Amino acid sequence: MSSATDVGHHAAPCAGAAPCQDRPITPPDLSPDDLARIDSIQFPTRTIHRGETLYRTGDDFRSIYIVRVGCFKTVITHHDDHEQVTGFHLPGETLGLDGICTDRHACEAIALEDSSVCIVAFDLLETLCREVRTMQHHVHRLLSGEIVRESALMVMLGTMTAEQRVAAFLLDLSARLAARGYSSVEFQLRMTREEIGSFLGLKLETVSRMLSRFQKDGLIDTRGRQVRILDREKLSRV
Amino acid sequence: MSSATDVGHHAAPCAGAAPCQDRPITPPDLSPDDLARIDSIQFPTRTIHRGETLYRTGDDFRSIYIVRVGCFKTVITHHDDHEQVTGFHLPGETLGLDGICTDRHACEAIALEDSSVCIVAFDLLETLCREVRTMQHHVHRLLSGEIVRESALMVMLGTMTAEQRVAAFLLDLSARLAARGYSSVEFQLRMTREEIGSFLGLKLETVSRMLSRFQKDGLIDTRGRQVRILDREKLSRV
DNA sequence: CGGACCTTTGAGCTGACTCAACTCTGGTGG
DNA sequence: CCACCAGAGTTGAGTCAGCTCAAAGGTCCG
Repeated sequence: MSSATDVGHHAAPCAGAAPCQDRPITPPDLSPDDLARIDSIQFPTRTIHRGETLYRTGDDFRSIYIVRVGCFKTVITHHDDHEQVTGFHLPGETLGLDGICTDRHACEAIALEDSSVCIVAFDLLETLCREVRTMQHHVHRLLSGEIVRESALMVMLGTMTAEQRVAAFLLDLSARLAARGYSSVEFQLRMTREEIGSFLGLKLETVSRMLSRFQKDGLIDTRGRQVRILDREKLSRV
Repeated sequence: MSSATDVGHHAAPCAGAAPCQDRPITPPDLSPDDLARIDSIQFPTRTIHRGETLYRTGDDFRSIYIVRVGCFKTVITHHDDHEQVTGFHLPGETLGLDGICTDRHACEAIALEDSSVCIVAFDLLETLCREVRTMQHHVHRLLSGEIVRESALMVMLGTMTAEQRVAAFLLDLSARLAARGYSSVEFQLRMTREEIGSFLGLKLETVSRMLSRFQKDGLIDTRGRQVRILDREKLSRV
């Protein structure tokens, strides 16, 4: 298992963690033949430094990306200046699915720390999906999963209080880190309070106040961007 | 073109309107061979009366549905009782994509008026997508389009005032009706103020107040659920 | 060690909510 | 044909969660 320090930097997935390095989008339960077929493909990678963008709104859509290392935010720009964060993307997660429908990216993806992605050319992926049924279904699940996740977010934005949103945000992050082999208890936020607020439909001061409240009530321990979850039970019942 | 009365009841799409009846999910630009292949399939239909459900949360996922006639809402049930509307679905639009990722439906679809859907068995669709490349891409676009639409909704819920949300809701509905060959100027809301509010993250009183305000300011003309858009320009600049 | 950026905390304000009363509409039955 | 009723919609008055504005720490990095 990773040490707390490593985990905080998203640098060391557990041994045996989910696909990432060389098999970015391999579905589970693949037949040996199909596995060989997919393993034979070399997916290129790309490094994006903190603050740099992976793609911008309106860019031609050619490929989707799997985060290997690091962390991204996706942002929609409104009326020229005002921008809203629509998601955060951790290692193992997918970026760029929004581009399929119009052949142009509908948002901008920005690295929150020095990061690396695996590039999956979309026409190659479509070919693969026509040849390998398991792969096809895997991609359909991926897309559908994104839809379900966004529906859940809409419910959050539509019904929850500021306190509930921040709690839900921490728990969601924790669960996603756990799914990728990182610690679900202690981690480092890679985003600012303002970015969290933008994502949750809150102002940065409100996010800060809620974190302070959780701290005071003994639900979490925070020091800047370092977060330790002390009472998951209470946090989920906020 | 349809008369205003017909339009109000969603009963008469224009001649030449988007696919609906016998070719529920036919992509554009299909080769004659592929068109013949897809045309040979008989998709079953199903009638759902007002207030009845097409599928419920947790139901086995077998197929997706294309609305032929009528109107649906999709609802997520939270903590047993509290429920939130996650979307409205007009003729020609798709229902059930949320079920792919877990093989179970993640929400409930309820008819807002007597309606009819076309049933597309998902394994058949996947087979078709493996055989017909154009169809495959069409389905990918469909899924991606849903993701983009939901992102836009998240931005709305995260940043807009009550007034802006209601205005955006009316304009969105208008545009979608237009896309299916109905009037974009005058139409009948099939949902209650409460359902609109649930969808927009507002209370029914607030929705009602905003509609009254638009009426007073001469942006729209409403009489119960009948809506006529008088000043689209101003409405979009609210 | 200086400066830019991020974070915390306080004080007052306001848009949307809550609660409540009243009206309108469509359907039902006497 | 009208009376009635239940569900839907409108409108008003008061409240409060989250926003705005402001000022004081913290932290990171050159």
